[in-house]
Amino acid sequence: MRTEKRLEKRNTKQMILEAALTLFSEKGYEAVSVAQIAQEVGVKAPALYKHYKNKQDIFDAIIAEMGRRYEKQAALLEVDGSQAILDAGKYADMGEEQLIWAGRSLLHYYLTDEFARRCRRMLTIERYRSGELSALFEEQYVNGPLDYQSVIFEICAKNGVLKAEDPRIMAMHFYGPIFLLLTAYDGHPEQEPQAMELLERHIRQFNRLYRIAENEVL
Amino acid sequence: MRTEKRLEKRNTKQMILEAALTLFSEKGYEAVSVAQIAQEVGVKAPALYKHYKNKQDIFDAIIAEMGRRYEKQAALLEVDGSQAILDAGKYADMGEEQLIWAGRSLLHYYLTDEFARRCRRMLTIERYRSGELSALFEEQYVNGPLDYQSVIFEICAKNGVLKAEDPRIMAMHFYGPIFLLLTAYDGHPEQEPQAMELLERHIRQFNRLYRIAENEVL
DNA sequence: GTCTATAGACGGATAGAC
DNA sequence: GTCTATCCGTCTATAGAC
Repeated sequence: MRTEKRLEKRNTKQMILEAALTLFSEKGYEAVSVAQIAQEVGVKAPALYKHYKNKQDIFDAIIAEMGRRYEKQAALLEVDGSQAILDAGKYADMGEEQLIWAGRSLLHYYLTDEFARRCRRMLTIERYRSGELSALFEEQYVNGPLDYQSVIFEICAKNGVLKAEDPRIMAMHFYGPIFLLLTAYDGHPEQEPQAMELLERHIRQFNRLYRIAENEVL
Repeated sequence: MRTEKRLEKRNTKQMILEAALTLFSEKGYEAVSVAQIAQEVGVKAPALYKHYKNKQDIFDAIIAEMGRRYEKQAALLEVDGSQAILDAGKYADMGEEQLIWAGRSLLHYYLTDEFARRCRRMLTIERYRSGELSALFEEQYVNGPLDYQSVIFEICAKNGVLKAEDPRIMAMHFYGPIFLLLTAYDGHPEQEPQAMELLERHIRQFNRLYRIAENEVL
């Protein structure tokens, strides 16, 4: 009985959060009224105040939830993805297909995971409204990915798998087009196949440019 | 006297437009009240309604002005930039320095021209609110640049100046990092030198990757 | 063209019954 | 926990004096 209560509470609270995120990501925080959020959930506006202190509190809860999910996702990537490759010392084996796989899962995650997609849109819209949000946006969608990929590419360059070019710029060459695709196809989820095709062409070309040719090997 | 009247009228009208753009680009359309706009101009709110039908009308006027300035800028670029190179048949001479110049002026324009910068921010914020705005954003900041650069790179490839890779992907490799820099340094105009340095490193590396080495020439 | 005054609508948030 | 009723502030926009 105590468990039931807790679950129901969390469900309503969670429904409010998700409805708010959906609306915020489409219209922006200011353009959404608490009455609209309530309507999506199927309750009246005053009911929301039993779950959240005020409108801003809902927004803050979204940001907090975003942080939690991001950490989960990062943990997953480190287990299944490059961290595993790292631990196994398999950099030399990181071929074109792995690169494509990495880019594909990144793009797919942000284009199809509804929570992630809406968070990205909401942050894109709201980031100029506070220094904190601005920093969060940059960390999540610009510097975070660039820092991470720089490390990977630096190792690849040292191991002679990729050309010994500036790893930071390599990361920009790899992630810049992905970020551009994300921005372009964000509003057109039905065109994901086209985005994926461009992504694959991008990565194959990136690979041709940076991969050390066989006759170039020391 | 008739001229004076016209000029004053235009100045006030223009001041309203610029104040509104500044506020919209920082807080978003919904978060800005007509009273705030009026205060920036130094008048009371009702005065605005002698110049614009309503709040939305101010927004529309900004979009229209944006279109006008964009056409001017495009015309300038076609005269000074690649169109000239095109007409003169000088593709083969388009060296690294010209590439850097092109990227630099693009980034500098969007980071320092206050009107352009604010328009870009405003469209970034407001683009999800209507299909029209969404299309405008994509045309201006994604597909427009990509289409243009694809043409340039296709010609460079055909003339044997650059490698015969997919020109659309080349454009993504060239513009993607620039778009990323624009996004990252947009909120930090004081860090423009750092952005410019990254831009230059990006373009030099792009050039090393795509330029056909002398021993590779047919 | 700008002002004051104000209409009219709406938004966030609270009180208190159930 | 959700409801109805309501307070209070703010917003867009208009009317009418100057």
